[in-house]
Amino acid sequence: MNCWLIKSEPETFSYEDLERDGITMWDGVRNYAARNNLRAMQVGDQALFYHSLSDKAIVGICTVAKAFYPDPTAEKGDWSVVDMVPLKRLNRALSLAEIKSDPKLQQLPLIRNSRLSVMPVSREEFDYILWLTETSL
DNA sequence: GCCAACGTTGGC
DNA sequence: GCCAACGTTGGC
Repeated sequence: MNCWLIKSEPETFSYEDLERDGITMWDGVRNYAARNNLRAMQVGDQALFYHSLSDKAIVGICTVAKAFYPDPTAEKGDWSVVDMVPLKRLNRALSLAEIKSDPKLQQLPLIRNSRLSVMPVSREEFDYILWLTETSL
């Protein structure tokens, strides 16, 4: 299993929306690096769900339910989507500020390239983030 | 193929 | 609202 981090503006599509819908087609990716990451996802891979802009925090985990297929919302170009289902909400949100201040998380593309919307996360980082959110501040 | 100009994303 | 970072476009 590989681990990922996906970003969404909560005003557009939040983790709560994903829980309500039960499954979602992760569409609209229009960046080649992000698309290639989408295409590398396999069924069962887990992804951290990050709220950008107004929230700026990792709030939950979702699971890849269907591997990549053509993005039906793309009018032109070679774009892909995957299907995601919610797995669980984190005990507490992990804020960007906390991520930035943690020496163990400095390698996250979230910090190094704030504009990438789909990125790989190492197993160590993934497990560490889960452990962090099981503990209180 | 290079690079300047422009557009978009997202943090602050 | 501003600006930095990055990606894309288009002229040469």
